[in-house]
Amino acid sequence: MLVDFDYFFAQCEEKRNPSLKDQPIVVCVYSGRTEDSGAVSTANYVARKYGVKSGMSIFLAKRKLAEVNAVFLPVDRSFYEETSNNIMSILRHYADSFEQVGIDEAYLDVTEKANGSFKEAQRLAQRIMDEVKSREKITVSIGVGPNKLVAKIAADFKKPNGLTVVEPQQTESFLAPLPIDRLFGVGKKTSEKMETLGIKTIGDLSRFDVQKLIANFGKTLGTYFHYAALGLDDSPVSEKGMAQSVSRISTLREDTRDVAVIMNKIETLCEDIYINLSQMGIEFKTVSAVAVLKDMSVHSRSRTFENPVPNLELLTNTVKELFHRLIGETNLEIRRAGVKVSGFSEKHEKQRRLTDF
DNA sequence: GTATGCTTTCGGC
DNA sequence: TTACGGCCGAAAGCATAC
Repeated sequence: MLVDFDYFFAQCEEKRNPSLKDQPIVVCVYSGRTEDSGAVSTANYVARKYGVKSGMSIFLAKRKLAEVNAVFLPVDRSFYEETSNNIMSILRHYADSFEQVGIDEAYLDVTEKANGSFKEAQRLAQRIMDEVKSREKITVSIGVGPNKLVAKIAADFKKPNGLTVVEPQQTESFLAPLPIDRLFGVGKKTSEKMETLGIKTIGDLSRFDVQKLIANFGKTLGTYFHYAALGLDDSPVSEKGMAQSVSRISTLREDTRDVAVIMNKIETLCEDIYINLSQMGIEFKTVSAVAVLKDMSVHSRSRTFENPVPNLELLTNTVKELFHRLIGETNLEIRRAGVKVSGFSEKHEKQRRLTDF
C-alpha cells in the first residue's frame, strides 16, 4: 500500500493553528527578490478550489485569492519534518517492509501482516488512518493494490482522507480509463508525445504495440510503459539507504552576470553543504555547479575526482571553476545558482592502501 | 557487443 | 503578456574498456 499525507505542509500549518482551518492556506517558498516573488509549495483544499496549485507563482496565487481572506505562510521545513517523522514511525509498525519516499509518502508491504488478503489489508489501512489521525491530527490517503505502481495510483484516486483498494482482478478496469499522466514517469513532455501517437488513457497505452513504444521512448522507458499500463510492477518495497546526492540552490537577488555576486553566493552554498556532510562523516567525489538562466533553462557542469574532496577550499574552488565555464557558455544573465555533490562514501578512520603493505 | 562510469537533462513532489 | 522554489532520483547520451 501507499500512504500519502494529504496537502502535507498546509495541513501541518492547520495543525499548528487550527483557527486557520476554514481559510485558504498557501505555503510558499519566498525567493526574497521582491515581496511576493517565489513559488507555491502546497495549498490546502480550500485554496485549491480557487485554482491555486503547487509550483505556481505566489503572484498568481494572490490574484486568484484576491477576493477572499487567504493566509500565505513561508515553509517551515523542520516543523513538518518532526510531524513526518512521528507519522513514519507509526507506519513502520504496520509493515513487513517499509520504504519512505520524500517527506510525505511511504510504501508499506503488508502482504504477511494481512495474510495475503485484500480485505485484511483494507482493515489495516483503516486502522492506520485512524491512528495517524488520533495521534498526529493529520489525515492521509491510502491506496492498496497488488504492487507499488497500482497502490500509488489508487492513493491518488480519492483524496483527501481517502481509501482506495484495487484487487488484482480489478486492476485492468481500474487503470484503463485513467489519463496517462497518472503513471509515474509520465509528465508534461511525455504525455504530449504520447498524445501525438494517439495515446490518451492508460488503456490506450496498454493496447499500443510494445516495439513502437520502444522505438519512440527507448528500451528502458518503452518496456516500462508497456508493463505499467497493464498494472504490472515487481519492484520491491525496500528501505532506501543514504541519499545519493545533496544539493543547495538559491535565487539571486537579481538576474546578473556579475562574477563577484555569483561567487559570493556559491561560497555560502558550499559551506552549508560541506559542514552538513562532514558532520555526518560523509565524503563525496563528484561536484556539480547548476545555473538557472534568465529564461529559466537549467544548465549544469560537474567534475568527478579520483578521491573524496578533502576540504572546503577544493570544493569551493571547483564549483567556481565550473561556474566560470557555465557563464562562458551563455550570453544570458543568471537567475539561480546551485551546488550539488554526489558519489558518496562513508568516512573511514584511515583508508588502507596498497602502498601500506 | 556488453559492461561500466561520468555528465547532463528530465520529471516528481 | 508576465509572473515561477528547492530539493531529490532516474534516465539518456556519450566515452571507454574489454
